[in-house]
Amino acid sequence: MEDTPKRVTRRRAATRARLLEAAFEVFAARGFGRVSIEEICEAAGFSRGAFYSNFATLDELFFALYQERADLIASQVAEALAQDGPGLDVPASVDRVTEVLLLDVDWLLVKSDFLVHAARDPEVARALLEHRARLREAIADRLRRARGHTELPAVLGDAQGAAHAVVAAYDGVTVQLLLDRDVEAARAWLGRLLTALLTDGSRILA
Amino acid sequence: MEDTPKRVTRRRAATRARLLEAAFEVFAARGFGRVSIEEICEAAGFSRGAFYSNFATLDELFFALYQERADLIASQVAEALAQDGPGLDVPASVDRVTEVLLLDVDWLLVKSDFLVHAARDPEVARALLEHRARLREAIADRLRRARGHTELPAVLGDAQGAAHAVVAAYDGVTVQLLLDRDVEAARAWLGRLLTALLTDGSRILA
DNA sequence: CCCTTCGGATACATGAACGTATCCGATACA
DNA sequence: TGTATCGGATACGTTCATGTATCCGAAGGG
Repeated sequence: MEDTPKRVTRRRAATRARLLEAAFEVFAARGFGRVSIEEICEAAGFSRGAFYSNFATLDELFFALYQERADLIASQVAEALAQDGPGLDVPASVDRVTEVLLLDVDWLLVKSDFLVHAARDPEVARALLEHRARLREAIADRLRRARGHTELPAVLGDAQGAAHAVVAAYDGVTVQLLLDRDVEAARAWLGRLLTALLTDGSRILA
Repeated sequence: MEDTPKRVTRRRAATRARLLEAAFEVFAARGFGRVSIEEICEAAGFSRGAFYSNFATLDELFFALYQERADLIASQVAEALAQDGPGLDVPASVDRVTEVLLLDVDWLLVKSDFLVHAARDPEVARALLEHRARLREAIADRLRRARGHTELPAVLGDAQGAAHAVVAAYDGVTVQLLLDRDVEAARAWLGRLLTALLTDGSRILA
């Protein structure tokens, strides 16, 4: 079905990368809905021919862009979680993860665009859901690893449930951050929310 | 600066309303970014002339639409919160509010579009922030009224802080709902999150 | 060193959306 | 009932993005 002509791959990979990078900037600045193909090509220093040689449609580029960055973030989170021992030091872990997740407002902007895009395209939604599931699983693993050292509130159920709550808190804080652009406040809030969720309210921060 | 010719107001109000209603449906179905003015007019059964007679731009219509619906929701939430006595019955309150907030997926879709729109337009962002502040204040009032009957976890600070957390939880659950479209699951999750946040984890659901 | 193949540029045709300017019917008021 | 004004429809010109078809230069193989 698909012929894979794998010659001359160097130049091609470079322009593809430049296109993706330029697309990220343009999407972040103007929003997916308002961006034209030409605009991206211009920002990347290419003509539209280059675009159509690498992508069939703007949606396809957007999808590729999201996957690239999302995988990057996911691995960074996993790394941040793996960084301390079996005992879960909640404040420290939260700080490190928060640092990764709320580092780049531009990424949050693009991610939100991708969300509303996915909300109307089942295929895209599936991909996003899978990605979120992977992230939740990483968090749940970490929480499970901490069992016995730290106990979770019962309301959330198992580690899987707690991970779900963590992601929800992250998403919730993101919304406010997109509006007020106050990264520090968002970090603080996410920290407070996560400690409230992951620890026994009566026991922490006496 | 502005002349306000207030004659013949009946027909005008009706077409404006029909335009807004049609816009809501079209926005929900296709997303703000993909919608043309003509599309809305078609759905409303009007020509573009009618649109330009009532709104200067699509952004203006979107803004009006959001305000209309958001005010409606806000009053419904306030009503749901006022419904029980001074003692805060967390599960019952949460159920009622949840019912209102997670009733209409279409509204959540439109709201998300508006969010990413606002995230890039400071003017719009201000309006949205004010609206969120009003909603938070209503919740905080309710929580304060319950002081002495139910105590809040200390991590979140005062009632204002707790209200902030409630909104964050709502936003977080919304994101997942937009992807999996499972309203019941979302309601259940929001309930669990809110009870986890608003009550002492060790004390509830023994 | 040629020459085949590939990648990106250029040129072109098409269609869609926009905003305006003008027209006609309807409505409110005398 | 007449009439002035208002609201929405129609018609028009223009801009802009898209996708394709073709061309040229450059990289890589023999």
